[in-house]
Amino acid sequence: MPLGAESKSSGIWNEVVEKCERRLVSWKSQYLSFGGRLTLINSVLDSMPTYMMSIFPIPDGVINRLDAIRRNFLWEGNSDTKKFHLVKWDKLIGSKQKGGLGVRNLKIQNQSLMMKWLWRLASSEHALWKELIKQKYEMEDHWSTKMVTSTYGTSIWRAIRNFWPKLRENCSIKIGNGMKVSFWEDSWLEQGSLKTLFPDIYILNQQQKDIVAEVWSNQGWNLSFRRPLNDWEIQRLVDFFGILEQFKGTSTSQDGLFWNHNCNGNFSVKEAYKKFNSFTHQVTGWPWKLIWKVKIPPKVSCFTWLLAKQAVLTQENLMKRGIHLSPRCFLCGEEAETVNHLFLHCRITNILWSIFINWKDLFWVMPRNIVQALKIWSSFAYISGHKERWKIIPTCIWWSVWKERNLRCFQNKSNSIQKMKLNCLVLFHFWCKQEYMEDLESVMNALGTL
DNA sequence: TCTCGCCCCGTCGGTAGAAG
DNA sequence: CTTCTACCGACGGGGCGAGA
Repeated sequence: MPLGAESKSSGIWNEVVEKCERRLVSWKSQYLSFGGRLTLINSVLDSMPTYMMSIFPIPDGVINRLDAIRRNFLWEGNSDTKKFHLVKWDKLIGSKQKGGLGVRNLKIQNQSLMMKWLWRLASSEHALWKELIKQKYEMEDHWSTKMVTSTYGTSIWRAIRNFWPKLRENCSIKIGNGMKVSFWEDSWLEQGSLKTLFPDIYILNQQQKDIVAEVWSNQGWNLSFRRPLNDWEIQRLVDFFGILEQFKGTSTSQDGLFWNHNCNGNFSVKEAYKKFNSFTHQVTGWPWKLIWKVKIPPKVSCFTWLLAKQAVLTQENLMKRGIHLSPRCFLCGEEAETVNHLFLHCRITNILWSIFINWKDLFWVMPRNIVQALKIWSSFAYISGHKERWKIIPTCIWWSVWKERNLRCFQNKSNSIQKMKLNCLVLFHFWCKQEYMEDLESVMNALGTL
């Protein structure tokens, strides 16, 4: 690790970038599905810069380079030619729950990793590196060093220290024995520091520098004032003690920082990442479980995700991108091929839907779009004997429709409607058998369990 | 060790262009 | 149309050398 190097220069990151590129070369030599590539990106590529990112602030330029590598690999795979990038990169970043693909946001990851040092500084005892940092930069309070102002030397700690306000916002102070916490200045109650809440009383108090342990005794608070309080100040004092009532008393454990965003109060990089990444594209009602938690192959999950984003390359989407082929739907040949038509409203597709709808005598009105279709379909799961199997039906229909459509589009062949129905059922049977390791001898057996 | 000021490099916003 | 990339010019943070 190049500790002495200029941490701002992008040169020290070249090695990381090249490592990623080398890794890609071997992956590119084999055929991988979109889902496979996504898995590789999420599990391997994302973690390659972690080591460097845990110390150095990653320059935006490097993030851009790494993003470009990941982006191109995801969408273009092993092909040499350019391909469509169907969804904007920003929208892939972010958890699957919120409509992304779970690709890591390197900037946020970097922040979270660097905050870990601040957390350790505040909560660890007697670590050698902590003593070193304490000596060099001096502590501002019990929790962090002073701001780094000097301009000479490397700026590693400066960069880390810059995140302190952000970390502090998301932490509270948990009083143990009260030895570290300043009564007036630290904000150890929910509302903030007492000094800012009650400046008038602060001025009158004689223990302005005292720690909590000095002001508190088992009998209660020992506060002494410079002069007797006036009548009009009494009400303020009542409020003041009202707020202090939250305090449950001291204990024998050490005072510590408490991370606000999980139950045990321990900071973790993962939790921090989750917290700080949450602002990106809040999507309410995104049916992520119906896309990612159903028992289907990952590549099909990805396909369903694309469908739900309305981003699959149908004729309509091709036209939007300036490529004009036949605008007609390949299945029925009647209407324009939009995502919603091809997968929901086309009369050929409807034949596939009705296999399952008729099987259960379902009263079904085709929803307007994919997301609604997923949701409404799963709301009927209760009528099925096997809820998990029920939920894979829409994706099963869509996947077989898409395969048929591509057969007609690219190979100029077509299957009869009977054959399509059969293919769809066989696929359904196959997925059931794959995922549940059950003996399902025939397609009819699989259907029978619904 | 510290301050000052210059200047380099990286970032940002805007724009144009390419590509599937 | 959508996304990505390259380019330009403005700008400012901070690295670094000079000087104390």
